[in-house]
This record gives sequence, structure tokens and C-alpha cells, in this order.
Amino acid sequence: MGVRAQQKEKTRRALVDAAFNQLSAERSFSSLSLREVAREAGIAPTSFYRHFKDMNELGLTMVDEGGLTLRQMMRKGRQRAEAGGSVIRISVDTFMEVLESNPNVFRILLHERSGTSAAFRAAVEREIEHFISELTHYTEAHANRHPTLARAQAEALVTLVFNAGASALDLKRSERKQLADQLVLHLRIVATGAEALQHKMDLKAERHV
Amino acid sequence: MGVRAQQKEKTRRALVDAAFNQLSAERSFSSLSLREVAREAGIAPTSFYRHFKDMNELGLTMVDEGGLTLRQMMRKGRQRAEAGGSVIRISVDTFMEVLESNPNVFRILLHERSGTSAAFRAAVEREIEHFISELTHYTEAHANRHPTLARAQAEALVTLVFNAGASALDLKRSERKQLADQLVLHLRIVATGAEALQHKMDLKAERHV
DNA sequence: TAAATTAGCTTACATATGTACGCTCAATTA
DNA sequence: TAATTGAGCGTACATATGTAAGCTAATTTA
Repeated sequence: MGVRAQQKEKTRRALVDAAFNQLSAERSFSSLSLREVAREAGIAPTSFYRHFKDMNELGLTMVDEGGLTLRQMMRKGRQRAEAGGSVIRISVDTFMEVLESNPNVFRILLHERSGTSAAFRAAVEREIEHFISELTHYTEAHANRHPTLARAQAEALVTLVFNAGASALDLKRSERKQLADQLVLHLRIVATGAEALQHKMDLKAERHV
Repeated sequence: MGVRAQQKEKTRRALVDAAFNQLSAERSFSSLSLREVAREAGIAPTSFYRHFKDMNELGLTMVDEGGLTLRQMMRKGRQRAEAGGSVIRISVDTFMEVLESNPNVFRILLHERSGTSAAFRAAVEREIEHFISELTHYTEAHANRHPTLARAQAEALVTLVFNAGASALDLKRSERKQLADQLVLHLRIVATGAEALQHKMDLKAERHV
């Protein structure tokens, strides 16, 4: 890559980073301004257009990047669980750690999920679908679940986790621990319920043999 | 109430209604402007201040009103369920109907829940807490659940329902029906799981007698 | 080396916003 | 009836925004 392309890439990163950096509990993506982002990235407002068509394009980039980051971290967490211990507990703990170290990554997903741009909502749904899909496969493999049930279980689990994440953003560390315990219980309820329904299905199937 | 106070009340309503009316999939509360709301309500921008300190105060009013509306409608639905039939099914159907007839009421709750104002987030949490609380009591009474478990079950149920509501806003009626079925399955998983865990607890308790 | 490309800059403009200030006049109170 | 109150109005201003137009200078290409 030539000197010029490198510099461009660097500026582009500066823009993305500036935008992520300006997110907070009090500031959502849609409230960021092109001028302010450009200012923090150290370029003139109009130079922004050399990198993105408009703020939306920047935002969608952030959602994609954010989703990817999150999934990578969760995958690492699942690897940790392979070593033994409760998958639920370890996953929840991983999730909370990720949340703590990347709150803004989570924020944009969370907020834009119920945001005002259909494109954003779709992008976030896509990321969540990835989570659900990965978890469905995992469950089918490890718990020998019927596909429909595995899918429903994964949907419920991901929903509950994301939701807890949303609440966690507002909490201090101590309260967050409590929330994590609560979440673990919710997840166990779901896992237990899916297990029980699976048994019922199996019994019915036997009777028909 | 005097003529004057009546007129004032009427204008206030016009403001609230205008604001609700301007909400849409593409327009969140925080993107509404004082001027535009006043315009639709038929008063001068500056007259707005005769009724609300600022837009935030209007918004919080809307959240309170919205939460109340929603709860009233859900209670009616539960009454319908008393006549017989699956509580889950009937509640989900009620919820979907409410959603269809009052999408904007739901929108503000949904959006501001992950919004940028702590006051709004707290207000929405308060409304959701009402839902959870009502449902916890219902479950304790009708299913003889241990309090902790009843609470956790209610939390999970409400989370799943709200979440499905969020997705439903974007869908056409036919797809919505499908989503409702999905949601019913999720709720059954939770109910079954809570039931199973309750049994386990009961057995353990017996052993200790 | 000469020509072409392009990231970034400066200047400029139109637009929308929140809200301060002070007036009017109909309803209320005394 | 005379005095007070207050909902609503018009005017005005400071500010922030997105972005169009055209220039500069360094890198890349031929």
C-alpha cells in the first residue's frame, strides 16, 4: 500500500475511532454531528466526504465492526468454557467483561436496534442473527436438540442476554454482578424448559414408533 | 373547571397528541422539535412553555401516559383469559393487537429505554417494573411458584414480550402472526422451565423434612 | 520528468433550532 | 365594576448544522 493510501486509511480509522469515542450514555450515534466527528479526527468538516458518503455510512461501518468485535470476544469466551465449567456461567461472565471493556461498541448496537433508520435496524438484526445462528449450532451439537427447539432456545437466550446487557450499561460493577446472577437464572430457566420440552417430544415420537 | 383551564387542558392535549403523532419508525422523540410540535398543535413555539418546562418534560409525560395505556390494555387482555384458554396465547394476541393500534405508544417506551436520557430510561424502567410486578403476583397466585422463581420467570417473560414487540413494529401483519407464534414458543419454554425448576425445589424441600 | 489524481483546506451560505422579551386581551377574582 | 392573571403571539437573535465550490500541494502514474 502506497504512502497515500496508508494515510487515507489512518484518517478513516481516526474518524471511526472519534465517532466511537463520542458515544456515551448521554450521546447516541444519531446525535453525533459530522463536524464534531471531523474535528476530533483532526480534519476539516468537508474532508469527511473523502471517506464516507455521509454519517449514515460511517454508522453502518461502526455497526458492522462492532458486531464483529463482539462475536470474536464471545467466541473466545466459549473456548474458555470448553475447558470445563458451566457454559451459561462462563458465557455470562465473558459477556459482562466484554461489556465493561467495550461499552460503546455495545451501545451502538443496542441503540440503533430500536433506532430510526431502517438500514441501521436491519444491520443490527443481521449481527444478532449471527449470534443466534452460532448459538443454535452449538446447542444442536452439544444438547442434541430438535432444530426448531434449538433455534427457539437460542433466540430466547440471545434476547435475554442482550437485554441484560442494556441494563448493565447503567450499573456500577457491584450491581452488575447481581444482574449477572439474575441473568444466569433466566438462562437456566430457558435451558431447563427447552430440555423438558425436548423430552416430551422424544416420548411422543417413541409412542408413534 | 373554568373555561380558561379547560382551554389550557385542551391545548396541552393537543401538544401531547401532536408529539405522539409525529413519532414513527423514522422519527424518535429526541428528533422531534419544539417548534414542529407546537406548529402541529396550532400554537406559537414560545407558547409551548406555558405547558411544559421543555421537551423533556413533554417526553416524560408521554412515557407515563404510554405505560399506563399499555398496562390498562394488557389487564383487559388478562380478563379475557380468565374466561378460559391459554393465558400465554391470549396475552400474546392481546399484546399484538395493542401494538397494532398504538404503535407510537410502544415506540417511545421501546426507544427511550435505550435512549440518551437517564431520566427517560429510568421512567421506562419504572413502567416495565410495573409489568413485571403485576405478572409476578399473577404467577405466584396461579402457579404457586416460589417468590424468587416467580419473579425471575416474570422478568424473562416480560423481556421476551417487549423484545418481540420491538421486532413486530417493523413487520407486516402476516409476518407478525409468525412472530407471535415464535414468541408463544419462547414463553412456553420459560414457563416449562420455571415449572421444572419449581419441582426440583419442592423435591429438595421434601427430602429435608 | 510531466501529467494526473486526490486528501484535505478555506470560504460561504441557507436553514432550523431553542428561547428571551414584551405585548395583547379574554377570563378570573375581589 | 375595577384590578389581576396568564395563555398565546410576534419579533428577534445567537448558534450549530450539512454541504457546495473551488483551491493547494503532495503523491502516483505514465
